[in-house]
Amino acid sequence: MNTLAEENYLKAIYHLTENDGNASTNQIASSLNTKASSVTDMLKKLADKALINYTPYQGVNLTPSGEKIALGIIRKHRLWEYFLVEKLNFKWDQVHDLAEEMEHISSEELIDRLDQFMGYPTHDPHGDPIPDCNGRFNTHELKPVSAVTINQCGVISGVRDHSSSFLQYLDKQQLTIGCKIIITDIIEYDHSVVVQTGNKEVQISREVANNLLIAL
Amino acid sequence: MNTLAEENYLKAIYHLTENDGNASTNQIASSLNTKASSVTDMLKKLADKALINYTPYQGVNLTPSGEKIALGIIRKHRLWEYFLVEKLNFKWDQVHDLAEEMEHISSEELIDRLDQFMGYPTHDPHGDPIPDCNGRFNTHELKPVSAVTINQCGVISGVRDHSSSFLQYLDKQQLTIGCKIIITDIIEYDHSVVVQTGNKEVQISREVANNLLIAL
DNA sequence: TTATTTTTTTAGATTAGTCTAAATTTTTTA
DNA sequence: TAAAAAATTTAGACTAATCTAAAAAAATAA
Ligand SMILES: [Mn+2]
Ligand SMILES: [Mn+2]
Ligand SMILES: [Mn+2]
Ligand SMILES: [Mn+2]
Repeated sequence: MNTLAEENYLKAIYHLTENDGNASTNQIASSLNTKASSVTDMLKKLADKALINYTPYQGVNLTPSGEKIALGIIRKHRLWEYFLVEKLNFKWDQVHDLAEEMEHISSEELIDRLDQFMGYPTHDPHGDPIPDCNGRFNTHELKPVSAVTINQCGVISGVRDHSSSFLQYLDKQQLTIGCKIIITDIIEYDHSVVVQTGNKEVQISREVANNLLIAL
Repeated sequence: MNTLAEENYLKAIYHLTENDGNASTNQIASSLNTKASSVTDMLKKLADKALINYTPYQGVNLTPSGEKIALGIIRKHRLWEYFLVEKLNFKWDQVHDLAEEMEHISSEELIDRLDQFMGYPTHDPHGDPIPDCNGRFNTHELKPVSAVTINQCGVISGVRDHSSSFLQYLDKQQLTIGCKIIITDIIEYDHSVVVQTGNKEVQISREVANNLLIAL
């Protein structure tokens, strides 16, 4: 078994390398609110356990066994978030910190039964895909609203910023997962985007548009 | 907030002092599978935090704030056990170790919502009372089967041994929480007890009778 | 009531995870 | 390509929680 700290490092490295190649010491430090020197120590330990590929000064990435552990933790995180929202009626902006704790409950059997209890959901309350018990999930193509042209329509399907202030703002604008929207205008001056949702039109800043993902 | 180790010590002290007065260093050590010297260190720390009353060489008991924390952990332990059995279909002999981990999830709001979700259960799968959100619970009088006279009847309502081997044995004999039983005979030679449950008669040893609690 | 046994505490180490400050390596800039 | 800046690692220290071995106190027995 791995310690709580090790699990958090593996998850952070997974997210930092999801798209590109290697995670740097400083990136890991800032994503875990810790210091670079602490990260270096832990990288050595994880490399000794063959969970990461580590070349000093060159950053790291996960080995297959490191990735397997990371995906297991992400699976637990997202399933607990789903549980908190769907069964315990939490709001989508309240569940992340709780799930950060719950994702470290170790039992595989528990999480598989929870998965079954909830009917094998495929996405968490923020639209992120939930890995199945083998670590597999389908990653459909999402685009930020900021990258879409006028008159296109789509369904809100994810967010890039998981902070509660962003999620609460989206709630207020009625821009939540599953909403169908149409991009009706793009303001040239500041790249604000005007979107129609339901019978309402709202204008969102470039920054918001950048963090709001839709399926076309 | 308190560390995981502190919470486990407080819970252990609570259980050791539930009936009598003080818990000794050695009792705590053996109930936590640790060494007496480690316990002494922790007792000093808990006394500094005013969670226990500690006089060197005299054992300890909980202060009101220590007891409040202990009851909060016991509430969480028993609610999670209930959840695991009632919602995720675990057996009553499989849930204790999982709950030992889950009882340390810190959120009060989470546990109160879980309580509501399950309909405010009053007892866990082993018959132990679940403290409410104020730490209160009603403790009805239970008697071990070994202390009951012939021809008395009662309802199985608790166990003194929570080990899975004992719980599995009870399952096999169909002696589970809620079963109505009648004591039909007591063997004088070894104090075995013959009980009738449903239409079946089973004989249980003195040791089993001692660990099986009924409400008369 | 003195000697023996048991219990508890103290002393000194160890491990995981973290930190600051200093040294080293890599990258960028001039 | 040499100097400056940025990133990373090393050195040394700290805390929480644990351990073993030794010392001290309390309980028990002779
Ligand atoms: Mn989350
Ligand atoms: Mn999420
Ligand atoms: Mn239990
Ligand atoms: Mn129980």
